Amino acid sequence: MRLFLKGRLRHVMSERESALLDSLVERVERVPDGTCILERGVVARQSTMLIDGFISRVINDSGNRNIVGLQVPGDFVDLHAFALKRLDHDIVTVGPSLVAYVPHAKLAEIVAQEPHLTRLLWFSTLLDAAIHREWIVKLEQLRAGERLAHIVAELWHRLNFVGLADPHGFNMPLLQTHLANACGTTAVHINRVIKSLRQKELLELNRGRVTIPDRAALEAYAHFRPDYLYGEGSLFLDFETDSTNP
Amino acid sequence: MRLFLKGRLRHVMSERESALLDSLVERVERVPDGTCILERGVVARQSTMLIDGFISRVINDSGNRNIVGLQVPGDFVDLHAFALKRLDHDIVTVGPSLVAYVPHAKLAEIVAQEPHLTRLLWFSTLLDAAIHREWIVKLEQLRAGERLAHIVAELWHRLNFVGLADPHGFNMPLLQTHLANACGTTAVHINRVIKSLRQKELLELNRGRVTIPDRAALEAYAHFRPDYLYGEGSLFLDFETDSTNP
DNA sequence: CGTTCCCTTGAGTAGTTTCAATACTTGTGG
DNA sequence: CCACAAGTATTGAAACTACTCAAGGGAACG
Repeated sequence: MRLFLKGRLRHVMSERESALLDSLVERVERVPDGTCILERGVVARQSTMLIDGFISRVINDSGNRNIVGLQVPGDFVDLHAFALKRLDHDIVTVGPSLVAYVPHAKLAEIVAQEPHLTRLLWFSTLLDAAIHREWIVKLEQLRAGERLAHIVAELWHRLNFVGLADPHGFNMPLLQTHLANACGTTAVHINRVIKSLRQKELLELNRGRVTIPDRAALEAYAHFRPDYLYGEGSLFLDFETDSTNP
Repeated sequence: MRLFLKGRLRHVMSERESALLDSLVERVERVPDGTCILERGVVARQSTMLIDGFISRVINDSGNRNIVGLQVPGDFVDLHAFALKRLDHDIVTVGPSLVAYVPHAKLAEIVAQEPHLTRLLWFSTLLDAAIHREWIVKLEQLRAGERLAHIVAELWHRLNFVGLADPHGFNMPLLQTHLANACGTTAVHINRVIKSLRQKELLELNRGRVTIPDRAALEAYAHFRPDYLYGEGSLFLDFETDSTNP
């Protein structure tokens, strides 16, 4: 789990805690594209850490497939399921992926015996909630082109935390259909929007590769501010200075 | 805190735990309409339980005021701030409200000594995340009228959990501006939408009162399914049957 | 009894969807 | 190796939804 919270609160995790986390993994598995790892409403007995690949959070509603979140390597994807037990959404791979499973029984021991680590785990689930909120802002306020740019900007930063982005882009298995589902538009319209962003030289998108000629320009266009990702920025917390830190 | 998780997991809280929660409250305060209780980026040393009134989660971006969540009595509004320390959004009252404050130092003791209660608190923050996800679906998929109907349906259910809804509506201090900000449209457009819903006899909205002539019809129109609120439904968890329950 | 805030309506414009049709890619079997 | 099928990407035109700008009406409060 070397990528977990990397670039966020990783520095406040002791070597012992880090090793403890690693020891929770019961099984590592390679899963093909489009696999539903955990289905809405099914009681979960384990949670999933994404090691390699992409995962989408999907809510199906009257035939429509809505993507309500995306996860990148290092994300403890369905840790939520430890507290919720049944998820409200499906966890689906995008592209072939590598995942590790952690049994809930072991997490329960952590909660009982490791308050500091528990709080880090809690933090990581709330990080997802903060990202949800920014998606809400994005959907409430931005037009399709800006939404797409926002998602790309967000993914770049999250991949950069875990060392998987390069200065001019990143690899990404999402199809135009996925992007449309995540932006709340149709595949036809997202296609026109991609064309327009390409012409504006903000974005290039093909064959699993995103190219960003000028990241500052893209982020300005998307009204993107990275604070909500809780990396180094105005919301970053130096845990040591927190008096209530258990 | 008698309303906390009522209708959700309240039944798995022991009398002792319930009393323990009550003992955490340091101060109860009456706050006027539009008060910012906790501001984005400010280090929080306490969290807020909403006892009476409404609270909105607000993210300001380039002059626009986006409502990314609404809270009703019984909600442990900014419990998130215990783990996140600095919130990514503002916590703002809508209408005069009554709130109770819980110091984080006391919460840290709970996390260190009460694994079961800790998990309930964690659960309650993830409930907010589940609501965020449904808002994302709503914004991705529905048109303005359906979005508004969806918010009203959600509020009815959440108020009903804590005994504040009646069969044909509920009291609500939100103005048309607030509803527009929560639906991602303009105040002008939300006004037309309200008019249209009124004509369809799905909704009546005036002077702090929402009237719902036919709730089933409203929910059908909004494509509303209440499961994600984790009341009694397909996602409801009977905690006793959970083997990892600490 | 006027000011202020909130609600309501109209007309023109911009953004998005829908339906329909056409290309490009990739993988598979002959 | 080519032919074909299936999935993905692209483009056009018409209809619809929502936004903007602008102006007027109503209720509440001092």
